[in-house]
Amino acid sequence: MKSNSDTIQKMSVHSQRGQCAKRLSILEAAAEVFCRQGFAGASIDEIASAACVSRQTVYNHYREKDNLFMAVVEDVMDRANAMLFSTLSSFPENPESLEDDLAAFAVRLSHNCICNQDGKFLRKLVLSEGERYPHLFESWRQHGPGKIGTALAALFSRLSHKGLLQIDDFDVAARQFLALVNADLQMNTLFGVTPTEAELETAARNAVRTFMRAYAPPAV
Amino acid sequence: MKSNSDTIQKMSVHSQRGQCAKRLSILEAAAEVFCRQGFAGASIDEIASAACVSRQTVYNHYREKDNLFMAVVEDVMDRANAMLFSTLSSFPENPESLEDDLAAFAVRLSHNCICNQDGKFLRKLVLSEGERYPHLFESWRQHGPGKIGTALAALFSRLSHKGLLQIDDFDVAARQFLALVNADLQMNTLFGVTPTEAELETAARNAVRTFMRAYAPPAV
DNA sequence: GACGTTTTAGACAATGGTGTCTAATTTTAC
DNA sequence: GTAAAATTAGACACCATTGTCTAAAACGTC
Repeated sequence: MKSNSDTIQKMSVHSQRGQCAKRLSILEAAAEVFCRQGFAGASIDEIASAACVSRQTVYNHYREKDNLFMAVVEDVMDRANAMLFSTLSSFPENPESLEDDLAAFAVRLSHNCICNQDGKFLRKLVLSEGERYPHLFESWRQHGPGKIGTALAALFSRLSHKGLLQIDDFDVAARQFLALVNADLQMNTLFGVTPTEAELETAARNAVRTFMRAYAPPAV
Repeated sequence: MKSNSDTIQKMSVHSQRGQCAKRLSILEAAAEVFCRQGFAGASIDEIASAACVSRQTVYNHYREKDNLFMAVVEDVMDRANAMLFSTLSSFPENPESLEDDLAAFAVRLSHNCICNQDGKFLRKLVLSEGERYPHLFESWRQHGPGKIGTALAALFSRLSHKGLLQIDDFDVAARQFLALVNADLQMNTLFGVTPTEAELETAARNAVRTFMRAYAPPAV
């Protein structure tokens, strides 16, 4: 395949590159198919051909369908969590214009965590297969959505102590911020429509305006 | 086939009572199974035994699985829409205490339309089977969630003209109201946990407080 | 080039589901 | 009570899927 090459460092690792590529290809294809068809509706054959791989290879890597499904879910959850906290770290702690910066942050949040493929996948899978695999999504709930609330709350608390906001309950404010950001997008996300960038910005601006009206300190 | 319809017309309504009961029983059982297992994961056998009916009877009433599924979805959508507009009609148009009355309304909305069995079913099914049956959910989207927005907007508009609220964009305010009501419940609904009445009330109160802070007219 | 590993296509049994058919039984209408 | 209609259990063909197995081919490494 890629016998051409640049600096090859370690043979042992190199040998795994082919395997690793296949693994990733399978994981990716499986995610797409599971997301579209659900667990029961997805067939290994479809996943294999979507991954350009023989069925047997799928079985070689992931013993059985259940196992593959769990690997896919964990993979997507890890990516989603990483993206979530990466986006969280771009929260405007020293804002120039609080309203503008919060809106931009809201756009990033929608774009990177809610409206992307992983976000769609997780909403769909948690809802449709959550009851069948309680333990699987439980850890994600605690480390993902569970933590974003407290993390955002802490960030709002800092803004509040700086006098930029006037918030009594930080946890509630954090949840409300997230809810407001989603307010205009929920119909889209529910029906699987990906909103345009312009829609994202409008939604973010509406959300932040209302949030600020509710939580801005009294004008000087 | 044809002779069947002749005789059915000839028969009085009484004979349909038994049939009708079976139909409803099947519909109910199918809703439960489809909701739990998804379309692909649900089997006619399971539905039949959940309905205490033979498999053949299911096929007699609803030719095929697809057909049964669509009937179930339409049934649930009708119920959900009826409940939605019934709840909407209890909107406080002449509130004693706007905050209290709005909160009570929010509780009714959560309780009757969002956290009940039909709400759960629709969220799950729209998300998991929406792409497979676009036309099926499209009409619901327009007549249900699509209309609740405009209806709520109209109601807020009246409150605004009475001077009880100060809203610039009624549609946005309506969506935000709904979003705020859901803010504290989203985690629960996503994971299929039914919130307690106390949680509903707290969520409603938080939502309305923020909504009022953002949209209450300046104090006299 | 030789070797071990991985991948592949295809056959395969086992399973479980759909939808049909039949013949017997129960329910309902009059 | 009788006749028509509905329901039932069971058998059935058919199909899709899972997971295993095999022998051949491709690949990477030395």
